[in-house]
Amino acid sequence: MTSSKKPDKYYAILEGALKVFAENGYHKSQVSRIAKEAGVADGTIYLYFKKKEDILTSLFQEKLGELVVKFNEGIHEQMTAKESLRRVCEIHYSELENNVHLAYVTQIELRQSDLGLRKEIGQALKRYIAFIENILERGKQDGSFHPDTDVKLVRLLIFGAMDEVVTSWLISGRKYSLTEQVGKTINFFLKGIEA
Amino acid sequence: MTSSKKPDKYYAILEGALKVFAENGYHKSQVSRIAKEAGVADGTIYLYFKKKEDILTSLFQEKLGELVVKFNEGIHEQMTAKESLRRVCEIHYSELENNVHLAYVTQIELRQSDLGLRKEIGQALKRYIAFIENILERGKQDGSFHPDTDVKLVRLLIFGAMDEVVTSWLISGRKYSLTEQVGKTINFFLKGIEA
Amino acid sequence: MTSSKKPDKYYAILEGALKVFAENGYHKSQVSRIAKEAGVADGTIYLYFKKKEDILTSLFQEKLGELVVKFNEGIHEQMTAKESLRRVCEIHYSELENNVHLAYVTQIELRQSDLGLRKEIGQALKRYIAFIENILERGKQDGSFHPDTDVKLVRLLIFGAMDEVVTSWLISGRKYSLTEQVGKTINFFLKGIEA
Amino acid sequence: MTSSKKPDKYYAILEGALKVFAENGYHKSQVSRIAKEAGVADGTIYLYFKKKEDILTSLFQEKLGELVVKFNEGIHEQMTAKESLRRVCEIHYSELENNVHLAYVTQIELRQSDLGLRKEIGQALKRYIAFIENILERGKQDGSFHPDTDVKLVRLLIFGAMDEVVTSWLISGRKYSLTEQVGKTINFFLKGIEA
DNA sequence: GATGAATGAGAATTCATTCAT
DNA sequence: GATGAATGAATTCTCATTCAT
Repeated sequence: MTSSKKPDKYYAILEGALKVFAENGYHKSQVSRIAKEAGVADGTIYLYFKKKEDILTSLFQEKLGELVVKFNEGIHEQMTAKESLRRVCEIHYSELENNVHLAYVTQIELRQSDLGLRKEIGQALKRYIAFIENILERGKQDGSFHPDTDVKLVRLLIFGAMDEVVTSWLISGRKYSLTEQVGKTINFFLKGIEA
Repeated sequence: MTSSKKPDKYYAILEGALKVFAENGYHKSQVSRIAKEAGVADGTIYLYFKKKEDILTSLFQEKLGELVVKFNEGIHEQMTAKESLRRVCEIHYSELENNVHLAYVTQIELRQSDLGLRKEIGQALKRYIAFIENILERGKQDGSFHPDTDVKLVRLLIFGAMDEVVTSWLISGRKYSLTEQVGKTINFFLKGIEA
Repeated sequence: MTSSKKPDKYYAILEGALKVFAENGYHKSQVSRIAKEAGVADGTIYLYFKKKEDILTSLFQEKLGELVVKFNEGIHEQMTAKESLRRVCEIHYSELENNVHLAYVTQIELRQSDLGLRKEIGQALKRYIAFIENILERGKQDGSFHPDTDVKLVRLLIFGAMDEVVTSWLISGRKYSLTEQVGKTINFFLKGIEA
Repeated sequence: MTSSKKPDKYYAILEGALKVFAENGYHKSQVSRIAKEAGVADGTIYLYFKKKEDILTSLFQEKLGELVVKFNEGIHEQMTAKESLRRVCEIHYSELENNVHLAYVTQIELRQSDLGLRKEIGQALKRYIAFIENILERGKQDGSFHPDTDVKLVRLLIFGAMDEVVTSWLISGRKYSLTEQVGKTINFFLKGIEA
């Protein structure tokens, strides 16, 4: 399923980087540390990536690509918009809960310093974003969501909300179950807090 | 109002740092650059801050402190919970819209790599967080919010949602008005998207 | 004429190196760049040369060897010493004028940093040097040159003088004809500047 | 006499560099080695020079500047052109004979790889060159040199000739006296080799 | 308190060379 | 012989921090 044309070492390096970045953060991760983790020589990294930063962006592209694949597999057009949204939240929470390294990197590094890098990563998020917008649009059409829902804004609100929940869970030291938050999260999205 | 006992240079350095961090991000900002911006010698910085990181955390503490002051000034117990929530969102959006440097730093750098730093910054956010939780609690008591609202979770959802809206606005290049998003944002929080 | 027993690739590599060295200088020329220019794999180079430095020294040996062949072809014992000297200068200037890559490499790289390398290259120059000394000696014998001419010193003076003219012509961007300088050069050698 | 406004460390670094470059050649000289030789920290070098290359070019500028000062001190307008030329050669040979490090660096490194660097260094030579041209011009005026002497070409021939003598003396291991070559060198310049 | 010159640890990246195929 | 992917030693330069003045 994954773009499997790349050589093994490419992926080995990305996996090494995922681990090292998660443990230390991008800036405190040395390339040589990643190389060791990947079981290759330092120089080998530069056969596959132009510069250190490229490792990070490639990592996001690959991993977010995999996430979109999961969404595609788990959500079908036959589902109602509400049900689809719940699945999105379920997959979002469970994937990150089951892949803590990825969670660290996306939550912490995705928010990394330079805006330039951030914009590039934003590109990788686009398909995810389109996915949510798609569901919202679908809900508006079939009447299950308010007709005056601002799709773009609500997509941000939903994404940001889930995002913060994951980050908070991480910072807390993952003391509770993330997937157990799905119900209340979706409830809030659907019903709001008004009594 | 703010802990105004600190000497002028302390604030001059923080203001310099705010500007420099906003322009380059924390990691790409040199201490000497901040010193120049603040009009002091490099070494002087170390009379007021133990290390570079301290500048960042102090900056958050000061700035978030100022934000809480604004909340305190703009929100009163007599207001309904709903109205209070709207004011929180208004202040949050307008303060950041009017202080772009601060917006950059909070949105981008608040998400700093190392978790250690992040936790420390989290402390500075606590009073803000308590503020929102307080409102939610108040709403539950007076019946305007669902009695089964999970205060802690919803506070995260709300905070994360607003946060993402601000970040998106920044990344977009601030092409639209942030404060104009208040209405729809609050509507979503209160009513959800269910028709 | 040339030691023509070497396989084609040997010469292909030398020609590639000549071009690459001329363009970038020895130190800034990568072996892989030479390989590409020669149309062989990086590793192949090491089948013909022990190390990068060997490419440079072999290049000099081959090219200076070719130059000596030209001298042998163009200068005959029947010529007077003066005429022979003029031919040396003619060949020296015209060969380098017609082979700019070679000119760059000899003028610039012949003056390579490490003395060790330089000495080795000096070996390759020996036959050229002997050629000039031979002419000077001949001139002394037949009375056309001062009997107290210090052959070794004058050979250096002549060689250095021509060398500097070529280098200067190169550095100037080859804006004028080098061969047109032959007359005045030889005049100076023969008559000096004294009125 | 030297541009004495630069701080001591600037000169200390240049002296260190002179020694290290002479011993190893530019490319094989590490910045840290120069720093140690100069008695400063590695980083200090970068307070005075932008990059490693700048050390080399500055070195030439300073040293050639000093040489020109010596010329100015040793040669006066009252001297005949011939006498002046002899003094140039004397100073050239004796200065380099007495400053072997400088000799190595000028003879070997002056001829360094990239043409760009070489051109820059050429600038530093300009005053020296002008000096020789000046003498030749003077000789033409007062009739002691041929009226049809091509000043620019002859200047190159003279400079190149002396240069080669020095280089050869260096490569030979300085087995003989350089200054003793002055007489024959000047003789050749003035009278040529024609009997 | 204030300065800013000096420090030196630290890290990304390059590239000559090797060697399994 | 030929390949070119892999290696890893080597080196410049940056910049947070110190400290003598």
